[in-house]
Amino acid sequence: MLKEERQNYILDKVREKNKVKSNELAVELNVSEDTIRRDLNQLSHNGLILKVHGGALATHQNIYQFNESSIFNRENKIKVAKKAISLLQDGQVIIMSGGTTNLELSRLIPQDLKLTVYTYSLPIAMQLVELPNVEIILIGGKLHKKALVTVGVNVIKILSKIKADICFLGTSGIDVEEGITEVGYEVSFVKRVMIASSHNVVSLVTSDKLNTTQRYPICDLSEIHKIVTDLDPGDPVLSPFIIKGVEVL
Amino acid sequence: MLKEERQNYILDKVREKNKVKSNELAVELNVSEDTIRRDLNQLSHNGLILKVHGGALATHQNIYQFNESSIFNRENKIKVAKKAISLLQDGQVIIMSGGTTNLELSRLIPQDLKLTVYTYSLPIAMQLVELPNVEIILIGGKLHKKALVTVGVNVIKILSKIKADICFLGTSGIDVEEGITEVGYEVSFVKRVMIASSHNVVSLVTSDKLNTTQRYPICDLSEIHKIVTDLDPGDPVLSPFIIKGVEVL
DNA sequence: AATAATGTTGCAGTTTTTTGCAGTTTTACT
DNA sequence: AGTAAAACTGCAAAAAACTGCAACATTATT
Repeated sequence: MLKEERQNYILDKVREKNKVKSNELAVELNVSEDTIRRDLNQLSHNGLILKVHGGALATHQNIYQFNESSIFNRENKIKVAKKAISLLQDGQVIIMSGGTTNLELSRLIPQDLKLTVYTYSLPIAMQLVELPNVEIILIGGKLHKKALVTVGVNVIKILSKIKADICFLGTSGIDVEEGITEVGYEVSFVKRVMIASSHNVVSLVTSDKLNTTQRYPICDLSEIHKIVTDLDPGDPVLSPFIIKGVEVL
Repeated sequence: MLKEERQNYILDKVREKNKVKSNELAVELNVSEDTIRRDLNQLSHNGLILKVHGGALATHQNIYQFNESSIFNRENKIKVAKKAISLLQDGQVIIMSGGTTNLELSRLIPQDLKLTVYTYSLPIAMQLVELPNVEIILIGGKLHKKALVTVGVNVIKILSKIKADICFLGTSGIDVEEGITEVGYEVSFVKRVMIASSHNVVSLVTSDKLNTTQRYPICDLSEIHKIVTDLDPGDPVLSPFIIKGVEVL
């Protein structure tokens, strides 16, 4: 097995499970733990994973999945997207973050809806091109190759200047106490500005992310208006959020 | 067995298995490992595979393709692109306009070349993502759905602020008297700014566009430094351009 | 047809990369 | 604080890669 092959396997596993352990990988891949550690160090050095004692964690939730079949948890993301569509109305100005849930959302927007969408995600922009009545504003900047989103001060600058009706926030961690949290440092900045620029903040979140916390805080629960999940709004897991005053779809 | 035959075999195997090992190929093809290595290096240099220690992996290069077969005059565009590659050097800052010739060019950039590329074309940005050593600056703006390029004042503003080593200008009309002309109104503005921001202006043009004129003028022949065509530089069609002082590749 | 120019291949010698191991240090947890 | 797992360091062996070179094949040129 080639080194790169092994590292790709590790990346896949990190993407799917959000964490890996060195000792397990050593057995799975039939190499010594030292080799695994070296792999993890290299991947970590390239910013692809976050190395921790005993293994590694995912860094970017936003790795764009090229082949649809490999989108993690896709069915649930589609459920979320379908519900979110109902919030859209003709003439609105929308901000969409990156991530595969928002990608599914953009796939499901009806052909006749007239919208203006701001996004910094290339896959989402490409998807929206299919819609004749959507005006797409692509926010420019340095391109992050893994996530296929632009980053940097320019993104912040543009977002802070606009005023949107709705902001659809792909969410990597949400918790009743901690609020919304994010894996990536740069993305966390961008998301805070998105929130500040929008009348209505909608968190798109699959149920596996409920009550999880990531490294970088984005905002308190009180700053978001709606949560859209794949669960039934009456599900007991969601009641603490409802009590806090967030509308659940 | 011919070299090309052998390399095609390697490409087929990479496509099928997603990886190949040098030692295995040497046995299968009955040549020395050195020969296999040379093959892998050449294929890798053309961006067809990703060479790694011990063998090679498939590139996910065709993630985004403009229906390749539908590219008009593709063979000639590839010829142009191959010549243009020779102008690139490590460390340069490049501006690339849109268009399929520039798309072919971005497909052919070697994996090890270190560049900073400014572009306002989504397909080109997506293609460049495959190159680990290229920093991509995507210029944002309102997205033009047919051409998949961003347009508007913001594009002009950003381009006018930078200083590039080379500007690769996809060209829709070039004529000894009229200079370079363009079909689209908005794009013509952008291209004028691109030219002003670059030390070296290179016009990429397939032979069918030579001595044709479009609606919107962009610049005089004296403002461009090089023309890259699919023809032999000694071709009589090109001599009027050479007389005018433009270098022809 | 002869010859020159160019391209291809294998080999020997050297350098680089990868990997596992032993010994030591650091970290996490009770 | 004590303990066990994990991480780091340096080292050595094996595999792979690179370099220059010579032999051979192919193509172009006179």
